[in-house]
Amino acid sequence: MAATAKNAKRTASRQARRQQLIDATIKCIARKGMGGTTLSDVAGEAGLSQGIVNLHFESKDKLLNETLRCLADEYKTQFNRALRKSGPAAADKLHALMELDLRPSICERRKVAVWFAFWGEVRWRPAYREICEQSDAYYDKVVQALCIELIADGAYKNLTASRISTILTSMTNGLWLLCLINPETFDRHAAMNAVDEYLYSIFPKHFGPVETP
Amino acid sequence: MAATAKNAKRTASRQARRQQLIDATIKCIARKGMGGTTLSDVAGEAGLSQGIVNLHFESKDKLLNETLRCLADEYKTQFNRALRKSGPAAADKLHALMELDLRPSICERRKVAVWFAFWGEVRWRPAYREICEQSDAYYDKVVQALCIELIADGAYKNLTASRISTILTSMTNGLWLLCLINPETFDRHAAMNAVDEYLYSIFPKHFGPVETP
DNA sequence: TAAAAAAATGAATGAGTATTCATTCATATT
DNA sequence: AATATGAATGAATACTCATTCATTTTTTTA
Repeated sequence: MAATAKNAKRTASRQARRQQLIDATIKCIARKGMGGTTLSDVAGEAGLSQGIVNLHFESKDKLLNETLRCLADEYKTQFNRALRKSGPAAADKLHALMELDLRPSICERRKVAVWFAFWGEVRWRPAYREICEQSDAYYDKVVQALCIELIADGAYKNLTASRISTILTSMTNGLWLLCLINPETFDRHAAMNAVDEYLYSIFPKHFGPVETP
Repeated sequence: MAATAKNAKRTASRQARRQQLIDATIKCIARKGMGGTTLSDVAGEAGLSQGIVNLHFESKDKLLNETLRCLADEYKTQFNRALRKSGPAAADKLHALMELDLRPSICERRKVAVWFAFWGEVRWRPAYREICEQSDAYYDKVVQALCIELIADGAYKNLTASRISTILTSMTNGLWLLCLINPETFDRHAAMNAVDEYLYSIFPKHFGPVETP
């Protein structure tokens, strides 16, 4: 019945309501920025009333913490799926991870902007830092392990897994900044080619050359 | 002429006051973040009164625009000095630029945090974007030119100057994020070694190997 | 030195915002 | 049907902060 459906929406489970508010928060930050997002905006975006955020999250700070945690979790899910769905070889997995970071669903100005909105505050919000640090540690561990495998397999000289991991992860974060600042000229494919050219130059036995422009 | 002298003196004093307020703004952002910086804070930091910012900058927005422009100019100055003071060879210059970005005076958590505070808002402040874009274009041009020279000189195959330039600048921006998020474990020297290892792996005729850890 | 102009002050203003809470309402239980 | 529960509401509260402006202080000009 129409009334039932409507009413069912009126009272949602605590978890569902929290997720709904987190989704609304992400949308608001994407639309108006961190500084421009108010609790009224969030409530309005969710189609709910004024006090709803404080009811479910106690404070704006805690809502933002949970929102960042949600973003980090979402990324981790995609990261693990990319690993799972790629070919079995270390080179396949490494390439899949790089490709993930430049995929439109991740490397899109609207989404990148939200990450930078949080990073812009990370210095003054220990909670943000802890969330990011923990995620980073995991990704670094995985990428390093893949590099170790490649270096051993190809008997490459003068390469250090931890350094390559640092470069790769820094690189993608930096590419996101380019996407944010040069939306007109930023080209996802060109960026992917740059990454591939790098992979070929350090792991020539595992990656192929990229066509020159 | 009297009129000329008068104007010169007046604008000079006005300039000095503006610079003083910009410096105070940077200090406040470094201490309290973008969201936590109020005009009272800025005035107080400068040792001046409430309304002073509006007197000299008309609005907070304009103060922040000028502050970012000042940061960008300062960096550009250091960039050009690094180029000038380095050895004459392209390899020297490229290395000097990379070294600059990881020098404590630039790559220090306090300072990096201020850059990220601005980048965090860049999506919703066209003025910020324009300032950053213009600077980036210049750096990219210089780095690309150096890469072109190195590639030609070393007759390197499968390398593209524009791609290497993209990777190098993305890399340093990404390394700054590491410095921001992992202040405990981030190690400037380790980062420099990672950069050097990269340079050696693509330009082996121009850069030497890095000692393995 | 006096008058005029400019710079600076800081109290007052008012728009905006996070948070609170008395009340309403939908649903489940008896 | 009556009652209990707790989710949701939205008006009220308390507070912050950018901006204004009448006034004071300092500097320049005549």
